[in-house]
Amino acid sequence: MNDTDEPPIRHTAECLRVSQVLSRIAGKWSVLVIMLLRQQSLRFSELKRGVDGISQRMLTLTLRNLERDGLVSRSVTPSIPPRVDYELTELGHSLAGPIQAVGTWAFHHLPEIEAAQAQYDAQE
Amino acid sequence: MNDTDEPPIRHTAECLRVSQVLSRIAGKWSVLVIMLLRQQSLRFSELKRGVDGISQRMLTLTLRNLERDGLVSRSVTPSIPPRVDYELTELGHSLAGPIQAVGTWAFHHLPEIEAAQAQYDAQE
DNA sequence: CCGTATCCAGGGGGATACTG
DNA sequence: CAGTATCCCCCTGGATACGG
Repeated sequence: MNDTDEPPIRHTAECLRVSQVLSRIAGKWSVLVIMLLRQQSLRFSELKRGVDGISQRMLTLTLRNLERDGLVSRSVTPSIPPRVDYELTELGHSLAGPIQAVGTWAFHHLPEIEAAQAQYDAQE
Repeated sequence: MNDTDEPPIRHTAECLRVSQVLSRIAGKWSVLVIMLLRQQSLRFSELKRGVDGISQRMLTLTLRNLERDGLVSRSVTPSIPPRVDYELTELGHSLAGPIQAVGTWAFHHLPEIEAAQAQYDAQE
C-alpha cells in the first residue's frame, strides 16, 4: 500500500504556543509567585516569606524570567536599606486568569487523579 | 516597630494544586500529546509521527505519566504486529479545555512576550 | 510495531557564603 | 534588604541498541 493517503496529523500553531508558554512557567515556582502577586504588589522579602521553601537564588531567577517575559515589573526605591517591589503587569494579570482556570480544574479533579495514580501503582 | 502585624501572605490551597498539576504536564511533550489526542484516538506510531521531534523513549514516558494520572487510556490489540491505541479519558478531555484557554492566551499575547524579551535583552 | 535498557550531556535547583 | 557567586547533585531528555 502506498502512503499518499496517510492522515495529516499535525499540530495547530496553537498547540506549539501552549507548549512554549507552559514551558516558560513550568518552573517549580513561577505559578506560585504569579498567584501571590495577583492580589498585591510585594517586596522581595515578602515574596520569599510567602513562597514556602523557595531559596533566594531561585526567587531571583524566577523573578528575572517573569520580568523578561513582561509578566512582572520591578521597581527599585533607592533608599537605605534599598526597597524593591514587584507587581504583575497587565500582561501578567491577563495570564493569571487562564492559569487560575487550570487551578480550579486541579482543585476539582485532584481526587480523581490521585485515585488513578494509586490504582496504577497498585498493579505493576 | 514590632512585627505582630505582619501581613499573612500565604498561598491558598489552590495555588499549590495549580503548581502540582502544571509540574505534571510541564514536560516538553505532554501538552502536545494531549492536544493531538483531543480530536481522535491514535496509535503509538501515529503519535510519534504527529509530535515533531519526540524520541521513542520520551513518548513512552510521557504516555505512561498521562496514563498514571488517569488522563489517557491505553488499549492493546494483541495482533501481529501488535497494535496499541491511546485516547483521552473523560478526565483528560476535561483538562484539555482549560489548557486550550492558556493556548488561546498565548496565541494572542505572544507578540507582546517576544517584544518584552527583546527589550529586556537589549539593555544589559 | 511497540516498547525497554543503557549510556551520557545539560540544566534545574538546593545550600552556603559573600557584597552594596 | 536585595541580591550575586560558587559548588554540587540529580533529574530530564537525547541517542542508540536490543527484546517480544
